[in-house]
Amino acid sequence: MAESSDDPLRLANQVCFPLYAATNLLQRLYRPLLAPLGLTYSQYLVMLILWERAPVTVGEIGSCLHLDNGTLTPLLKRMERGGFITRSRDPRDERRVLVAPTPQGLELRTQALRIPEDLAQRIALGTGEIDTLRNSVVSLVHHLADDLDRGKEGSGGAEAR
Amino acid sequence: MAESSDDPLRLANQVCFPLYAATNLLQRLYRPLLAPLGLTYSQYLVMLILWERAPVTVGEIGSCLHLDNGTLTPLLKRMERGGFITRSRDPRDERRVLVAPTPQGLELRTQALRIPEDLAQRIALGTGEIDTLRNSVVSLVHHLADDLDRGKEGSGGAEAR
DNA sequence: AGCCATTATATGGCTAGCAATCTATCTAGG
DNA sequence: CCTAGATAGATTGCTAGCCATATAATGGCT
Repeated sequence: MAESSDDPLRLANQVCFPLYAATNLLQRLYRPLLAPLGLTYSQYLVMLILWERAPVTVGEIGSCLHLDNGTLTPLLKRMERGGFITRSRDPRDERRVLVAPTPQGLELRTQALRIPEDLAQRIALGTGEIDTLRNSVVSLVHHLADDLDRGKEGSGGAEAR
Repeated sequence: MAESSDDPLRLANQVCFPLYAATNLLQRLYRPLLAPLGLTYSQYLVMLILWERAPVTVGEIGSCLHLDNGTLTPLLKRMERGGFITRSRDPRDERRVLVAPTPQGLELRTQALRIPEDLAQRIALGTGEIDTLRNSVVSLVHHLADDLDRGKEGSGGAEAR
């Protein structure tokens, strides 16, 4: 089996698979913590943005979270139905939709404060490890986002091979 | 804003969000590489298992990939329709379904060999960095999987291999 | 043999995610 | 003005992912 430890198609040698698995598992872990608030994980991410600054446009949310607006439009509609946010056309530019938290959405923040603690306990990694991990993944995200943006824009783009 | 850099609800301080974003971006990156083979990313992961060993049961795939069988059943049916795999009841135990690659599914492996290389270029991290990253995420996955299993069983259910 | 708890997979109903396409609005150039 | 291109969101159609539940087969116990 000299080959199997180098085999690039071996599941155990994949880099992306652990990221994929961790993300699925994390969402499962978040689910019961967020259910009492009535939010899913993606909706929680949207609230994190709105608690920092509002109103924001759909496009701004999309570029913060690296999500497509085919994903966001229905997601935001569900959040509006749930009474967490309002959506309204920007009077300055009717193409834009401004998203802002409702009073109920703002209050949720207090309940949300315990979530990062609860989670940190279950992740059970040391703070240093977590920081290292976050840093490497953040830099990966930047690489990937740049790469994908380049691919999208590049009419005259370098096609690298 | 002395507070904002400690604020546990600040998007930039989240650990899980970068994992989530990286996973979405990676799937977008994989999509055009896998499309010529007719596979999605999850289907590719299933093929990685089947190229290593076959036949396997649905449950074994689920515990390798940390996926639920409510996810796998329809996914495997699509792969069967696509001609990549066969699904058949185990004659020894009719509850089980054995999954194995078709000849076409086996041949795909040759084309798949270039995918990890293509990807490595675009991820553009040094090998050392990648190893570090993989190791931390793998250990995170173990923590999370154990944690979730413990919550599910409640009493002593020995499992795993 | 017959029943019961367990195990393996399947189904239904929901949310999410993406690519491709469409619609409405805005901005420039004439 | 008015039309051409660009921009912001919405829509469509697909795959994937989860939970809760249902069905079917197995094994043990009496």
